[in-house]
Amino acid sequence: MTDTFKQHLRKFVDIDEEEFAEILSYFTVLEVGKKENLLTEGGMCKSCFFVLSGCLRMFFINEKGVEQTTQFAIENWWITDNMAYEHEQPSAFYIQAVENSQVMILHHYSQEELLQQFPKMERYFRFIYQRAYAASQRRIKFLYEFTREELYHHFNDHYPEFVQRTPQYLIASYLGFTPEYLSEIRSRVRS
Amino acid sequence: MTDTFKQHLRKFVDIDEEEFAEILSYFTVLEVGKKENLLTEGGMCKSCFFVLSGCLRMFFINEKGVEQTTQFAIENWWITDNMAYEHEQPSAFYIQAVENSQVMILHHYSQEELLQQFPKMERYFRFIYQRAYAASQRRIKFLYEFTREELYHHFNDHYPEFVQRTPQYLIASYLGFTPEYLSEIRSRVRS
DNA sequence: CGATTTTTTGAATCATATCAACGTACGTGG
DNA sequence: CCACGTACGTTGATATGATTCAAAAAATCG
Repeated sequence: MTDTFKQHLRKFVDIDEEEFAEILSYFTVLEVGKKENLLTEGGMCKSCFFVLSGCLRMFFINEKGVEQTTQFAIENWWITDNMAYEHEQPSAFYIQAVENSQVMILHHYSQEELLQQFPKMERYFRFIYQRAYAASQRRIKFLYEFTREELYHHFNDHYPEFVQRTPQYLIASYLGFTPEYLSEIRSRVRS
Repeated sequence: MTDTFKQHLRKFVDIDEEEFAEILSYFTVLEVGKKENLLTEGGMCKSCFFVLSGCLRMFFINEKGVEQTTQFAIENWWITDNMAYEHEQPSAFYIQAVENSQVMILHHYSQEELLQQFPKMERYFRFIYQRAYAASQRRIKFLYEFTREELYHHFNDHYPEFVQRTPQYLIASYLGFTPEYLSEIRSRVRS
């Protein structure tokens, strides 16, 4: 199952079998069940998570006690609270499995060693963060550009399978509005 | 004036004088006047910009013809449309000087050469993007967590000098609401 | 099948936008 | 260095997108 990761890595850097085996040794593989937490708000954030299969989400609980989802991570995506990870501080978020998932865990100190041993991985992570940042910039643009309803249509058009397989209240949470309002939007489309 | 950049670089990687001189040769230094554009929506995005002094902003023009600012960059920050830069595609944004500014320009092909010659710089940019991504994640959290009014107070509390020296309509644009509403918020504070 | 979770509906309310008009400040040319 | 014009900021009335709350309907799970 770590083959997923090998394919993915090789899109960015040249890695032979031997190297890959060594690189793998810096990671831990973990199965997480639906609704299980990998990280809790206030807990120390000492790892990043790479999704081999399934789906994770990141959320926080706002002052009204409502869960606000800020990110999903599906196959081939990394997820963590990077601010907390970088400074080894308590996290501002929860990370939870949306479905039963397989995850690779990279501890902060393992990452440091990995980067020392394999300068290639420095390059790999540079790509990853650059890409993640680029996606984030565009996402912020959408948040400013679109009404909530437009956000929904946009998301639905770009990730129809994902919208299919994920409960609506999570989609609403990710898009930053209430499930009731999503229901209203959908009823407008139907009629 | 490129000393600013040297100090900054040295926070992340060890660079001696000789190396720094060589690294510098990959960059171009440019003075931009207030309101001058460094990048235009639809134009090819072939460079990143590092701010030595002054202030830049990134914005797009929404369907109503209103400028929406999505980012500011002050001293020691990089700014570009990373999605467009990575894929050498037309930009979705404008980048404009808010004040007279000094900027270092790194062309995409120069960056590639630079990274080949100086693996250290791979590490440097990995840090930069990681940090930028982390900041972006937190920003998205704030966008979900706070009302527009709270966003203003938060921004005002964290960057009071910046709010002082920047026209209100740009602050409003960055926070995603109208100048009229900002006026209303301020009048509430006053009373 | 019943119990729990998720989605839908509708009415009242709130945060923020819009538009228009007026006041203020500021920079540029004389 | 002043005056004028344009850009910026404020105010108030009205409109709109989205939330809240309560309750019913539908879907899912053990």
